Amino acid sequence: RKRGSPLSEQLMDALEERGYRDTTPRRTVARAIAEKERHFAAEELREQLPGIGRATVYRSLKILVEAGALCRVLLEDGNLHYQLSHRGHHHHLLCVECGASEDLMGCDIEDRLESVADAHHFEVSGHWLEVYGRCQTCASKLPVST
Amino acid sequence: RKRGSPLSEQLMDALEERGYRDTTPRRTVARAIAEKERHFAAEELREQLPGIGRATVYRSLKILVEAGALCRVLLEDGNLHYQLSHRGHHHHLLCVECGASEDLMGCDIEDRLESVADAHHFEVSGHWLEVYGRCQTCASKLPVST
DNA sequence: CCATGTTTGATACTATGTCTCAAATACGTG
DNA sequence: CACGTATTTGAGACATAGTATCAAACATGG
Repeated sequence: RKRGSPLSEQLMDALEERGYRDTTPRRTVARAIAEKERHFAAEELREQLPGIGRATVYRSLKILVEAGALCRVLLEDGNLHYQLSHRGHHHHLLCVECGASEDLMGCDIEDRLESVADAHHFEVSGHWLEVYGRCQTCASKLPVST
Repeated sequence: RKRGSPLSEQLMDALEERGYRDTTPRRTVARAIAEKERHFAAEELREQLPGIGRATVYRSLKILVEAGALCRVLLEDGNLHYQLSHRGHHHHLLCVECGASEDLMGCDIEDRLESVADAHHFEVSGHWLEVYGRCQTCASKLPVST
């Protein structure tokens, strides 16, 4: 069976851990995702894999997200993209200029949320947070742009 | 010209402030939105207005969001809904049981974000935050469910 | 290498938008 | 009020993002 990069193997492992079978289409999808250096749209991925059925691509994305190997990223324009996940709960600092994304972990935002929600007698079960702006690289390129 | 509720007049005012014309289709859309007590899907609104063209409904939603009279709400399942906005920057506490939504304002989450992002040398320009859970009412109905 | 349960992919359908363009309409001005 | 113009509408086509169905193909364990 054709092997992929360590990264794509990782994706396959995440699926097998969950009882999903090791199939050729899923390997192809995993390999394509492993090569992505940025978050990507579902349709963009599908276009790169003409040999794979639409449903299979979307299904693979779905189960990879469920397995925690991929995460969904909400762009500022409202579009949903996908991105390799470094596991665990985290948020993204999304650069609106170059599309890079840094992970935000181990911050105390969740605690803050809890206490604010408490004041509303609201029982928090989850949240979604995305932060938009410019990464260090882009910020230094155009120091004081509009 | 047919008048609407104070709320729908408010929506129309928001549009006129921005130079949009006062048209019958837009009034119809505004009136339908004003009657909503919960966040709603775009298609749900369109179905209630068979006399109005698809494009007009979506266009109206878009300009109302731009005008700040409506806000977009990301549900936990990934669906995007719309909701009357009480203006100004705020976040939502979304009850996953009854669909109610409370506004979260004047909290210091943004400050926190700034300082965490600073540590990453990231220049924050915006963010999106939704909080999911159970509102006071639902929490008291089913104290320790699941 | 067989049986079985999973997976695939074609196709259709829903939701959410966007774009185009001719026809309709609002609104300022005379 | 009536007119001219610029905006708006709505039909329809198109794009993205999914989901559902179901027969055929396939992976895996025995």
